[in-house]
Amino acid sequence: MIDLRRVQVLRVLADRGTVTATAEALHLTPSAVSQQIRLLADDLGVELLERTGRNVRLTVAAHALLRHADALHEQWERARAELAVGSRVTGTLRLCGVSSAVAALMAPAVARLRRDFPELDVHVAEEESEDCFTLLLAGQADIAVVLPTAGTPPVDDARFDQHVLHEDPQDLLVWRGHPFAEGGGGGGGGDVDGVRLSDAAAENWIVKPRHNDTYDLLLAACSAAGFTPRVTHHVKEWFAVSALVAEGFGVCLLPRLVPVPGEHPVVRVPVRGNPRPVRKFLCCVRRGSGSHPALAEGVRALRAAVGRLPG
Amino acid sequence: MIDLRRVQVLRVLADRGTVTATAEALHLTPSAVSQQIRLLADDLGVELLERTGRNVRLTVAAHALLRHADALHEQWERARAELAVGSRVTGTLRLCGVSSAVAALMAPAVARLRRDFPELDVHVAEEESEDCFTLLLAGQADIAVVLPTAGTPPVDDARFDQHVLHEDPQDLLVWRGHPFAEGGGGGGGGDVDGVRLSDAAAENWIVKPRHNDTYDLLLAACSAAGFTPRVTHHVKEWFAVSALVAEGFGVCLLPRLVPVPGEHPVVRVPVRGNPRPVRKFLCCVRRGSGSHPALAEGVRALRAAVGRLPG
DNA sequence: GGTAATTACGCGAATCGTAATAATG
DNA sequence: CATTATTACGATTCGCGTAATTACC
Repeated sequence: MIDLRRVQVLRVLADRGTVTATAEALHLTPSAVSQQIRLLADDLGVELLERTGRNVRLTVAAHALLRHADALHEQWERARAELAVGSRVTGTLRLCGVSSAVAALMAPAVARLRRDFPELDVHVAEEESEDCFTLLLAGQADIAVVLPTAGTPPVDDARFDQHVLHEDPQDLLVWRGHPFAEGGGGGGGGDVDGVRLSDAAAENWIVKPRHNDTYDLLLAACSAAGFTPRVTHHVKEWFAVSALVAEGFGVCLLPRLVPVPGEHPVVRVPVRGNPRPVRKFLCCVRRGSGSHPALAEGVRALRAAVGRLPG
Repeated sequence: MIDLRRVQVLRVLADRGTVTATAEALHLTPSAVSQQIRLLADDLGVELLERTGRNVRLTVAAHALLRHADALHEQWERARAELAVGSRVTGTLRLCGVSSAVAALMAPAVARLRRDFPELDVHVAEEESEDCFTLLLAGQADIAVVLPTAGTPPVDDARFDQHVLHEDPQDLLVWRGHPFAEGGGGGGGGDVDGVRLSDAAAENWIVKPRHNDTYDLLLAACSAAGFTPRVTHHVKEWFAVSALVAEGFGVCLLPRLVPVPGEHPVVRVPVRGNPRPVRKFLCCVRRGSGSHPALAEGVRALRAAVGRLPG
């Protein structure tokens, strides 16, 4: 009869690309995934996969099926949400997000949720943005707070609802004693209202490695400001970045949400200019699920956490 | 995760009204039905059934779920149909219908289908109109040819697509020698163009028992013609009806699709007037499934059978 | 040789049926 | 007392995992 569980496997397969990765995402073995897809294909009487090299590729029939699957899942989510409206907020709510979102937004949001809805048990997982969408798709997470990248779905993807949760401005992090750090009516270029990025064109830059959203953000911002930064150090962890800045090896762009250890003699200097370098946190749910009470309260708590941010 | 099989059980339960009847329709035991509904309710976190006497009644939440279920199933049927378009007509096609539809329409239609599409194996089942819809709903039949009654769903029911396949006129069946049987320019009320029903107001009527579509049809037609028929005999089978007519015990309204044994000395006289008494055969499928190649060919074959009817 | 996908087969869990229980008309 | 629904428990089926096979890079 009607069995959407198998369609769900195909859906994740379309997201991940390989049977092995799909099995991983669904906590299954490649064998199970292969069998489910085969049974679905037999049931529908069409081929869904064709081998290409040692991988598989979805047929046009599979893609046609997926278009319908998106609509079906949306409808299903709406049904679930509508049924739950009015009843008490209970059950399980699973959040996932990138590290800075977990630390700065989810932690306080979850604290609030646990206080306001003791019957709701909330789970949090830190994952990369791309993986967050896979978790949503696989039904293993309900709300994701991510940063849009080339690997994340477009805003109008039929599988998700995405909206901007927070715009996180980037500060210029300099060592204590740096000209920019002398705020107020001081001499150099420093200013309480911030410095222009172009004023820092001559600095040495410390960055997180490539394929990191802040790396791309720096390049884009500097490009808009009319220069290419001289990148001298690549470091993975923010506390290591700020340590290097403290020692005067260079400056960096630091998201305001990211805290710096108190013992590091560094100064945050706001960046002004147009466009100001910001990274936008997106709040994402499976399309249609947003009106579910538990999810709605989760999103509300995240918004409240944004509202209670300092500054 | 997503499991529409349980929703399907609820759907049939809504159609049949009791757990026992649902189990019957799905070829299950009441135990299985009860358990599936319970699991579904637990999964959704809402009550779906409440006991009323020794039966059950669907809650408002259950009805809300069913509204979505109708849309989900339509979408699913559309997906299945779209995927099958273009590929060869194969698989299984299950027809059901009332007896006269089976005899006069389905038999020739199936013959044609078996000739044109040898890969398609076609099954036929004779069922009452109400049961035909249950078969469609339960996924145990694909096309139904029925007569609309008080117990069948309204035309705009979201679960089905219904359209008029054939209008079956009713003839007046009289014994040989009856005044109406003297066609041409004869004496009484007889006429090649038929007689008015009101001309037969004084006759004795033989009918199939109450709760039969032809019984209701007769009463409605006579009411429109301005009289109430004097019903003298109730008989179940048409051949027995015509036998009584042949013996001169009375007349009857006989659907043109129903054949009479050749040895019975009776005459069919067309009925004219406005509105002419006709019964309308409906061709019904699950909503959204109509564009599936096998179903489309089935419907086409039925239409062809209608076109090849005598007269 | 390492990786990806698909089989073949044995095991475990989900689901169904039987039987007993409760409640209604 | 017959009918309807639910629960408990044993049985069957379906689906997953392990392992072997094939194909590809």
